[in-house]
Amino acid sequence: MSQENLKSILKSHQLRITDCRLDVMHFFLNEKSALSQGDLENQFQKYDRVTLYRTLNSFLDSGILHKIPNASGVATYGLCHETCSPDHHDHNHIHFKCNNCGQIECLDDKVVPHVSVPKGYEIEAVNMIVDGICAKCA
Amino acid sequence: MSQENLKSILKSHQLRITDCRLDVMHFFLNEKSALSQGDLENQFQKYDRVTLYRTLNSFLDSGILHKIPNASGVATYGLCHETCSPDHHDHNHIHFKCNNCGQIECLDDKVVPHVSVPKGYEIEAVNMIVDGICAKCA
DNA sequence: TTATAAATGCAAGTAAGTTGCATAAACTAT
DNA sequence: ATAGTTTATGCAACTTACTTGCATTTATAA
Repeated sequence: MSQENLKSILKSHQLRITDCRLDVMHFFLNEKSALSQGDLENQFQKYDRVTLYRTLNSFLDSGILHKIPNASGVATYGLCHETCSPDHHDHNHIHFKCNNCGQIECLDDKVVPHVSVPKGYEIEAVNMIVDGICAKCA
Repeated sequence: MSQENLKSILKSHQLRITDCRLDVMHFFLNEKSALSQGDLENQFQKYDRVTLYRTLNSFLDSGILHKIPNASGVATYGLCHETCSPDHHDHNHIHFKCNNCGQIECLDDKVVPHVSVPKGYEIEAVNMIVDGICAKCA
């Protein structure tokens, strides 16, 4: 994706265009897998930890990224669909975590199956995390 | 559940019977919702943080508890089914997190629907976390 | 180009998770 | 019941992730 495209994404989310934001977004688009703040710190030592932290938060708030639930205790983030907005997130895809390489992927084309909950419960969002072995490691 | 029943659960998992373990197990059985280490620290100030941490870990290792994935970054734990063993966990039920009261419940009678992954991927475990409003808060 | 608003870096703090070690308690086999 | 062995506990200390305040720098809009 061109630098101009990246800038327009930031603009469309009312975010100022800065080097850090462009680099982080570029990294997410290239990696395709979910990333943690630690991953960004390793990749971009020229930026302060706090700047990366706030970059992730601004991307979360504006709907560019979503947080992926996991049991490890380290927050990981993935790119949102274009259909997401700050108010409405649309993440009915499946997250796959490889138990071998540790990578977390968004399986965008796999839709979360319909789920039923007990009477009186209201569903606002559904997250599905599949653990196993990815195609690269199999 | 009687104190004797609690003790037999510990024994069947090759765990020594201690006050802390009995209290923690009793708390889980009563609460029914998922709990974090912090919840235990608040409830049992007479036990050290580390003791509670190790109690949770021994319960995890022996298959009494399972870890529930979530986006908050704080690990939460829920009781396993009786069909779980240290080697084999059987958690095809749904976890429900209420966005109002924050409680995480195991919906034991709701089975996770079948899911398909791309070719070459192997599934080892499936976790489903539903966010919404629980019956109490609706 | 200047004024304004926001992002950055640094320092510092909070909280969760973890390990080592001495002491205390639980279990096993007399 | 008791002595010996194994395991659990409490304390101190450490690592890592996350978070906030503030002064400075940078991006944007008038």
